[in-house]
Amino acid sequence: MFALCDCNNFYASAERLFRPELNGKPVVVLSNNDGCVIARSEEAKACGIKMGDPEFLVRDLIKKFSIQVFSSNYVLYGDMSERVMHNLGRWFPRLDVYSIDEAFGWLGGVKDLGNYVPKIRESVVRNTGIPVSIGVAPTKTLAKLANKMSKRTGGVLVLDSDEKIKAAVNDFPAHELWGVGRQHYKKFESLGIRTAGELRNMPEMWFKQHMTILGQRMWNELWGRPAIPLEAVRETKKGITVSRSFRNYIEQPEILAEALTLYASRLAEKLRREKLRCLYLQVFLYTNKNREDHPQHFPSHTHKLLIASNNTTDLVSIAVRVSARLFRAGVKYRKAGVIATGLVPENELQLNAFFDHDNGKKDTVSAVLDKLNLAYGRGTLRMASEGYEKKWRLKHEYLSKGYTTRWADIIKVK
DNA sequence: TCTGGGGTCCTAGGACCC
DNA sequence: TCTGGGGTCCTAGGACCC
Repeated sequence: MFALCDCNNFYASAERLFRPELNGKPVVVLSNNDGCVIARSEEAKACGIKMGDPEFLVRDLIKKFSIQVFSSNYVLYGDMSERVMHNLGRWFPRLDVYSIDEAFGWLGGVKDLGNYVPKIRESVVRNTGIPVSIGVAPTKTLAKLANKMSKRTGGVLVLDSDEKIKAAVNDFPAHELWGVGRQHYKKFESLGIRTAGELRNMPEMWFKQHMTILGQRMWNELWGRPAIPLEAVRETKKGITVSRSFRNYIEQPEILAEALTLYASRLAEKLRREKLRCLYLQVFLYTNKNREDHPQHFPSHTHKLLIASNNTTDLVSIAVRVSARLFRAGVKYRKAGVIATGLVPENELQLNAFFDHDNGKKDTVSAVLDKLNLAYGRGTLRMASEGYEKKWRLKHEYLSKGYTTRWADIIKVK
C-alpha cells in the first residue's frame, strides 16, 4: 500500500507557525515579485481568494477581510519541509519525497492501517507544527485521490478494499485526478464524464489514444494495479533552471546583462552544490504575454560548451554574450532565465583534445567564491557585471524572517 | 512506372505536476 | 501599473547514420 502525505496549505501554515496570533485568520502567500497568490489558509479560501489570483486583482478582497499577506520565503519553507520529511521518514521503510510539501511512503506489511496511519499524522503535527493529510491506497494515483478526500474527513483516509475504492472513485471529480489538467478535462466534458468512476469505465485503448501512455498508466492505477513505482532514490536531475521576472521592464541590453549575470551566477552555484557540471547552457528572454498591446518576443538559444563547466565565470560570460544576441531593441522584456542541461558528475570531467583546459584554476576560484559567500553571506563576492543599482530585482514587500535559519531572527522567549 | 529498412539524436511543442 | 518558478514526460519531425 502507498501513502501520500501532504502538508495542508503548506506555505501559509509555515508562515502562521511563527505568528500564532494569525491562527484562525485568513493568510495568503504570494509568488516571487509579489505577483500572484500561491498559498491560502482555509479562512482565505473562504474569503473567495483563488489559487493563482494576481495580487492586484484581489487587493480589494485583501483589504475588505484584513487578510494577512506574505511574500514567499523559500528559505523558511525549505527548512520546514526538511523537518516534516525527516519526521515522516521515521514511519516508512521507504519514502519518496515528491515535492516540497508531499511525499509517498511505502506501507508494505503494516497490518492495522486504521490504527497506524492516524499516529503518523499526529506525530508530524506534534513535532513540526505543520498539519498534514494522509491518503492510503494500493496505487499512487488512488493514494493521491484518498489524500484529497481525506481533507474533508479529518486528515486520514485508507482505501484498503475494492468496495471502498469503488465508493471513493464514484464520488471523486475526474478533473481533480492526478495527471488530469485542463486539456484532458475538456475531452472528459465532451463525453459527459464527470467522476473518476465514470472515467475508469472507459476502455483501456481510449486512454492510450487520447492521453498517451500516461493515460494507460492512469487507467491501470485507477483499477488498483500499480503502474507508477515508488522512487525511493530520486534520479539525478535532467536540468537546472534559474529564471526570474523583473520588477520593471528591461529595455536596455546592458541592464539585461546585469540580470543574466546574477542568474548565471546562481545557476553555477546550484550546479556546484549538486556536484554537477553542464554541457549545454540555454538562455531565454520573455516579454509580458498578458499585454496584447506590447510587441512579443520569446527568443531562446542553447550554447554547447566545449568542456562541461560549473564555473561562475564560464557560465556568466556565455549567458551575457547569448543574451546580447537575443536582445531586440524596442522590446520590453519581462523575464529571463538560464537552463543548464547535459549534466555530468563534477568528478567525471571529459576533457577536449583540441581545447586548452586551465588545469582547474577556475575551479579553485569558484571554491574560494563559495567559501567566502558561505561565511559572509550570499553575494558578498560577486561578478562586477551584476551591476550596482539592480532596479530590476524582485519585489518582496511582505517577507517574513528566517526564523529557523538566521541567528538574528530567532524568536526570543521572555 | 517503379527508388529500403532500421536506427539515433536533437529540438520544439504540448501537457502536466507542485 | 501590477499576472511565479522549477520541474517531468511524451510525441512528432528533421537530420543524419549505416
